[in-house]
Parts: sequence; C-alpha cells; structure tokens
Amino acid sequence: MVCLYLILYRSLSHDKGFETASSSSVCSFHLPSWVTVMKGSSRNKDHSTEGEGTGKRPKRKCLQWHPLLAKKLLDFSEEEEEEEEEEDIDKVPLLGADGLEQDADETEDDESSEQRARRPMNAFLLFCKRHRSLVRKEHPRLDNRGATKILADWWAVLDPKEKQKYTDMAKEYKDAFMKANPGYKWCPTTNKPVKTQTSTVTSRKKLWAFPSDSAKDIPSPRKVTKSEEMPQLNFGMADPTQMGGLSMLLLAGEHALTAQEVSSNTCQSDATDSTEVCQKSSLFQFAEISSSTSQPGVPGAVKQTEESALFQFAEISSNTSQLSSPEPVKHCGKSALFQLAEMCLASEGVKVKEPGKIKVEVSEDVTREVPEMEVEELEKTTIKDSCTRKMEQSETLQNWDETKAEELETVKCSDFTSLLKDSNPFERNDNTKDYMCRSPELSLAEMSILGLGKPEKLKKKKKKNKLDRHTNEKSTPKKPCKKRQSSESDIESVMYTIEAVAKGDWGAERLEETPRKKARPSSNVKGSMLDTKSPKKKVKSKEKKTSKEKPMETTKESKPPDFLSITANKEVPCEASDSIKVEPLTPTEEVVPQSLPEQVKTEDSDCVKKIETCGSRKSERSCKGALYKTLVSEGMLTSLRANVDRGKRSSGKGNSSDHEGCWNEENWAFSQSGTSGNKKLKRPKPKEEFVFGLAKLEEEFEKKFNSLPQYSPITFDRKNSSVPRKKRKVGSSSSEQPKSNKGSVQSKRKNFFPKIVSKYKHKKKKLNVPDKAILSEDRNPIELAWRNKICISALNTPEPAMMHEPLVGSQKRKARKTKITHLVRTADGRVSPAGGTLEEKPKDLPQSSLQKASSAETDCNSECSGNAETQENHSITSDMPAVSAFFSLAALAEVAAMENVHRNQRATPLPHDGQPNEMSQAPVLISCADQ
DNA sequence: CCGAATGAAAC
DNA sequence: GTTTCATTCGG
Repeated sequence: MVCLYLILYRSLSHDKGFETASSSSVCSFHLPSWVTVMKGSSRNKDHSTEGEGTGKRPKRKCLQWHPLLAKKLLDFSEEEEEEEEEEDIDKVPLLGADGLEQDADETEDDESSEQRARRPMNAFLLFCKRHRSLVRKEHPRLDNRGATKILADWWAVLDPKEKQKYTDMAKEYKDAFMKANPGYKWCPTTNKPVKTQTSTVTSRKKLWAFPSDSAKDIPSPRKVTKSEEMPQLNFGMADPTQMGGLSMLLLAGEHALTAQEVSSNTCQSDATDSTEVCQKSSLFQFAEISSSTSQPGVPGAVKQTEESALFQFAEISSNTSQLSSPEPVKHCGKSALFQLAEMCLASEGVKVKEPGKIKVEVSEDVTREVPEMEVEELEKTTIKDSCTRKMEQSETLQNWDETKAEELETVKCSDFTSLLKDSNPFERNDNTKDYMCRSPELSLAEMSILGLGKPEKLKKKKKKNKLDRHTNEKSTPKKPCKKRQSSESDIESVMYTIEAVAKGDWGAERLEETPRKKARPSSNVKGSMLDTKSPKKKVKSKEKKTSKEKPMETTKESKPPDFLSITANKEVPCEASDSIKVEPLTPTEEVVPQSLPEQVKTEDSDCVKKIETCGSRKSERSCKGALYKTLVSEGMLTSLRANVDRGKRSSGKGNSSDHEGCWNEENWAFSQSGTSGNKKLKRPKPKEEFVFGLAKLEEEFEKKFNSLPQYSPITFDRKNSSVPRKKRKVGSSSSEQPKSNKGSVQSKRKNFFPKIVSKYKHKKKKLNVPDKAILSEDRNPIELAWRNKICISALNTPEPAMMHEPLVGSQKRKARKTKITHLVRTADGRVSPAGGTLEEKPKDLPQSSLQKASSAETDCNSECSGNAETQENHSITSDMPAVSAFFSLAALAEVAAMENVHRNQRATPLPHDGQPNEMSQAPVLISCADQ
C-alpha cells in the first residue's frame, strides 16, 4: 500500500504541482530532515541541483531513527487499535514506541556517529515550510530572509488554533523522532562531530537530488509527454522529500530493512551509490519489513527476503487477510487491505525495477560488467526470459524513458510471472503480466524511471552491490501460490479499476479489450510501449484487465458499505479519480479544476456518464467503487486529494490556477473530512490491521502534513482573521497582490459580510492615509472588548489562550532585540490579550507597516472570527460560514458600541504606530450598527 | 555559508 | 539565560 500510495501521491504531485513549482518549492512538505538524513547526507555539496535543499548545513548525517520508526510503525500497526477516533488517531503517537526502537537505536546510534540525526522541525518551521512558497509568491522579490520575517509575522498572527495544529504536528514529529532516537541530543556534544563528512557524504541533497531533480525534470518531460504522449513520466520516483510522512515511513522501512536484511548494505558505505540504492529499495525494504514484522501468524512468510518485498508484502497481506477473515465471502483478496497489498505488489514491480532489483533478478555479473545502458538492456533481456513476450517488446524500446518503463514493466512481469507460474500457469499469466505491466504500474514505473533518470548511473553501481545481495537472497521467488491467484485477480481488478478510473472511459476500451487481450501478449504491450504513448499503454492495460477484473470488482463492491459513505464525499472520490486520470490521461495538464469541488463533481459525473455510456456500467462503477473504496479505506484518497490540491495550488499558481486555486479552504477541510472518514472506515480487522497500521501511519503522516492548513497571504495580511480564510475560500487567487489584498479580501468579505467589507475598506483607506497616527489606543481597549465578547459569544476556548500567550522564548528574543516587548506589554499591557496577540514587532518593512496595521485589526477580528471559523472547519461545514459570521457580527456590533463610547471619550487617537490601525473599527461599528 | 524567523533542548 | 540547530534559498 504504502508504495502504491506513495507512487500515486508522487505522481499526483508531479502532475500538477511540479511544473509550476519550479521556482519555489511547492508547498508540500518535504520529508522531515531526519528522515532524509537517513540516506546520509552531507548536504552541502550538492545543494546546487536541488532546489530545495537546504543548503546550509553540512552537519552530520543521521540515520538513526528511521529504522526505529519503521519498527514502530510495525508495532503501531500491530498494537493499533487506537484508531477508533479520528482525532485520537491523530494524536496517537505515530510510533508504537516500545522496546524495538531502542535496539535499533543503538545500532544506528553507532552509525549516527557518522551522521547526526537532524532535529525535527518545530512548529514554526513547519509553518514556514508550508507557507514560504506562498510568501514568495506574493513577494517575489523577497529573499528568504524577508520571507522568513513575513512568516514570522504570520505566525505571530496566526490563530492559536491553527498554530496549535502546527505545534501538535511538530510535537508528534518530535516524539516520533525521540522514540526513534532515544538518546538524541539536541545539541550534540562537541565530540561527535565531525565525522569526516567527506567519507560518508552523500549529501542529503544528492539523495534527494535524485528525486527532486526528477520532480523538476518531470514537469518538463511531462509536458513533453503530453505533447508526445510519453508514458506518464510524470510519476517520478517518489521524492522522499516531498513525500512527507510517507517518505519517512518508507525511509524508515528502508533503513530498517537495510539493516536487517542487508547487513552488508552499502548504503552507508557508499555515499552516493549506496544512498540511491537505498532509496530505490526503500519501498521494497519497507514492505519486507512490514511483512516480516506484521506477520506474526505466518511463520514462513517472515523471511521472504528473496522475493521482492512488495510481493512478499502482498502475499503476507493476503495471507493475513485470509487468515483473519474466516469468511471466504468475497475473495479473500477482496478485502480492501488485500487489494492494497496487491496494489503494492503491482507497484512493487515497478519499484523493484528501480532499485535495481531488476538487476538482481538478472545475473549480477552481467549488470556489473555491462555498462549502465547495456546493463539495463541486459536486465530487460533477462526479464524477457522470464516474460518472453514482453521482453521482446521491451527490447525494441528506443526511448530511454520508455525503455525504463518497459523495464520496469518487464520486471514486474517477471515477478508476476514467476508467481503465476508457481500458482497458476495459465492464460492469466499473460494477462496478469500485461495487466501488471500496463496499468498504473506504468505510471509508477515511469515515475520510478523518471526519478531514476538522473541517478541511474549511481544507482547502477549501487545496484550491483544490492543486486549481489539480492541475488543471493532473492533466488527464491516463489511463495505461496494459492494466495496469488486471488491476489492476482484482485490486483488485476484493482489495477484495472484504477486505470479505468484514471481514464474514465471504460466502455470503449473494453470493447477493444477482448481483441486486444488476445493480441496483447505479444504485440500490444510492446508495440504500444514502443510508441510509448501513455494512453496506449493505459488502454492496453485496461483492456487486459477488464475481462477478468470485472467480476472481481463487482464482488468487491458488495463488500464495503462504507464505501458508500465514502462516496458520499463526492469530492474525495472524485478528486481521487480525477487525479488519477489527470496524470495518466491528460498529460496536457488541464488539470482538473483545482480548487473547485464543483468541477470535480462535474468531472465525476462525467466519468460516470462515460462509463455508463460505454458499456459495462456495473463493472465500471463497481471498479470505481472498489477503487474508491480501497483508496478511501487506505486513506490514500485523502492523501491523494490533498496532494492533488497541493499540486493544483502550486500548479495553479504557476499555471492558470484558478482564482481560488490556491486557497481553497475547502480543500483543506475536505482533506480532513476525508481523512476522518477514512479513519472511520478503516476499522481494520485485526489481521488487516497490520496493513492498516502501516497505512495508518502513512496516512497519519500525510494527513498531518496535508492537514496543516495553508493560509492565504491575504488572511495574514489582512489579518482579518475574522474573515475566515478557510471557509471563504473565496476564490481569490493566492497570487493576489499582497497589498492589494483589499480587493480580494473585501470581495470575499462582501460575500459573507457585506457590511463588514465596507468597514474594511474604510480601514484600508485609513491605513493608507494616515498610517500611523491612527488610533491605536482605542483599538486596544476595543480589541479587548471584542475579544472578550467574541470569545464569549464564540465560545472559543482557544482565544483565551491566545490572549494569555506569553511571549515564548523566541518571542522574548525578539522582543529583546526589538526592545519592543516592553512597549507592547506596557502599552498593551492593560489589554493583556491584545498585546500578546498583536505582538507588535517593529518592522521596518513598508509592507510590514500595512500588514501590521491590518494584522492588528485582524488580530482582534481574527480571534473572534477565527474561533468560529475553526469550529466550523472542524464541523467541516464549510458552507456554514454564516454562523461564524453571525457571531462575529454580533460581537462586532457590541464591540462597536463599546468602541464608539471609547472613541467619544478619547477623541484623539494616540499616535501609536502600526498597531492601531484599528481605525477600521469605526467603520466596523458602522457596519455593525447597521446590521 | 550567512541570515531571518521561532522553538526546543541542552548547557 | 544563552547556544545550538532545525528549514529555505537568495545573496
């Protein structure tokens, strides 16, 4: 699952996001450094290639916690049970944390000597990571430092609740990290150090560079593909950095795996080579690990090192599923978990290739001896042997990418074939193979390929080593045959569904299918492959799959009632489907209407229509349903959706993002809702649990990342938090002019609160004109009143927290530097809360002045509205903003009344700079009064 | 490599 | 209380 999930994830992100993202990193989270570190990194070196890389510190690498993490994950899965509540899950420590960790730690710690684990990011850093790109968009000129300042401002203004989200997330990471690295010291003792970086060095960037590069590259290639119809190169290998939680998991798994299986693992030894290898194999390893760990019940399964991890994993899962589910009711494999496992298998094939496992299969000698290119071919050829049909085709491949893809496919095929042989040597083999090859896998393969592209060289070398190992280990490909069948069918069905979903049109394909099936063995794949048009491939795969899969799917459908509920979330499924589609199908990038859920819906409907029209509706639907279900259950949808959203945002920005693209709060909310739904659905059976656990972990990580809200600059600028950024979603594009916010913001507000809007306008005007001389004083008291009222009215507990929020250490620092603290406190002092929230920093930036002013206002408003909003968000009823608005309005009215009084008294505003632009309040009053 | 920010941990 | 270091990436 993980693998597949990752792949999907990756692909999605690539599709949409990356292209645009080029300049600035996408919003998406990258792996936590620590994760990344695993690979070993000396980041300094390479940063050049990667955009992101943190160029800075060369510090040591760290390996530590990953393995642990993996174990934990496993444990977690086993332990699990906590899933029940959505929220709980979130909070649940990612890792199980038990003894296992320690063991791993030790070993790793030793290793760590080389590298030191990187600290987990704190809340602010997470926030920065997530929002920096936005800031940069708004202020292209700003350098990072400037952006950081702005981010700091935002952070200061950020609604406590929102802030808490980040804080919690950071805490989770930290906890996980600490579990992984029990003895981790934030500040390494002077001793460690130094390790010659030179030795190990693979700079983290390098490691990531590969993926990241792929990411960057991908876009262009992708476009090419679109034009050319390249296979969906979009998918690059999953970039761990972007993978976020998942990547972490993978890495962890990888790491652990390497440690376990590959004692000799070169990862560490060879900086570059090893690292790459590790990455490639990471998924595999992860799978293995998971499988081994997970399978308590299955003794034999544990060591399947020989077989591809994915395969094993799948098997295991299947086993578990069977065992667990006494009922044969559907196919054993039918369980969502099982399907996922299968999917994983499928994906595995791809991965395998990448990692060089393919090579493994092939004779090691060959690979080593032969130059890289040749090696690949050899591999292909070898594979061919396994899968003669495809092999031939693959050979023909001319395009490099294509070749790779094919290779991947072939690899898969080989694996599957072997499996099939074991279990069933029939026709299916062909089909299955094709199926495997063709379907989503292609995309996966492509992804991998893409990712591999750059690093290939290194990989190759590394591969050799690994291959050696693998070969030794791997010799045993076969495992349980029985399961396979079911699994195969399931897989096929899943794949099929996926593809179908992606394409959206089944009917046509199906019709073709039958004929193709026949042909497919030889010609289809290869010929099309050669052409390497993604569409063709897809079609083929679909065709192949369709026949068999249909029944499977139907069965699946029956299963999940949950599915329905899931489907209820129109958006989620739709998007998922869309996303899928988009990648493969539309290279053109139309990209689904990003932000708009509506569009998505429409698409869905369209899809449905197509399906219906096409023909076997049921099957199609069932497929979709199954797919959705599976995805949902796995939480993949959520992640996908989130990713897609992200991609859209990023792409949107760059591309023609829809107005709103970036800021749909909806998306955010959506994702959450989706996640929650997923969780609910999940309720795994014990057996499945382990799988689940993994899924959960992933999901959680991802969810967390995704869930971290991204706020539109406007919000901050305006600071009218009152206007709920989230809900509003006003389509105002993210890109908008920071300062010009007014317009956008106002518009938004108007929608919700016309009156308020007017108020704001006034405010701005005021700000613009007088700027400073504004009545800060009034504001403070007023604010307080507001807040209080709001709080009361709103019910928001958080507010008080806000109010209280004492300056934190860092803040203190700031205050000291600026010396403002005193002012703030004293001045605001009376209004403790206001002061705290406002936290006026003395910013020199012209912008800042405006922002501050606005921000100050927003503070007040924000709190009020913010709470309401937040609540609403939780409820997920984005539609209901009215309520929040309502509260805020009421509060405003009251406040206004108070304010008026104050004003009268004070008449002259004190000249307090920035803060007080509260002038706006006056207008507010008016508006409120009107209401 | 610095830096600008915040925060957590260590000293 | 002060240092260290986590992320980012232009300078």
